[in-house]
Amino acid sequence: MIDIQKKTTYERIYAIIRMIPKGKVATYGLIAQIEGTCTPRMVGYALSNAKQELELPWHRVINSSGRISLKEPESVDLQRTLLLSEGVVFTGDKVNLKMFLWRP
DNA sequence: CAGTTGACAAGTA
DNA sequence: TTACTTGCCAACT
Repeated sequence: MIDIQKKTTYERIYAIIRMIPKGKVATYGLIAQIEGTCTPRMVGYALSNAKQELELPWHRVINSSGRISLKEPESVDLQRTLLLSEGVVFTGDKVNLKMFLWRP
């Protein structure tokens, strides 16, 4: 049973991100489509405001090109490491979305 | 109430 | 292939 009667748009986005299964990734656009009322940008904005206490699997969210969208190289490397530990394979700097994109 | 601040995506050259 | 442009909108000061 899933109640999507959250307070804010951001919280709905967080709830969707928590649904992403281990070993899969989701794009910002996909999350926006699932949420239904927001744009891909809102997803990124929501994550940037997200706090670590929420325990979000933020590393499973990447952009539509299959690349990590963070700006700081250290964070990018961390995200890639986390995904690799879950079995997501990188081809160069890109993830093969054909194989690892989460299909709800 | 107004200004600021952001993890995007699609199109163009 | 990369670099640049435009459209998009909530939450926080």
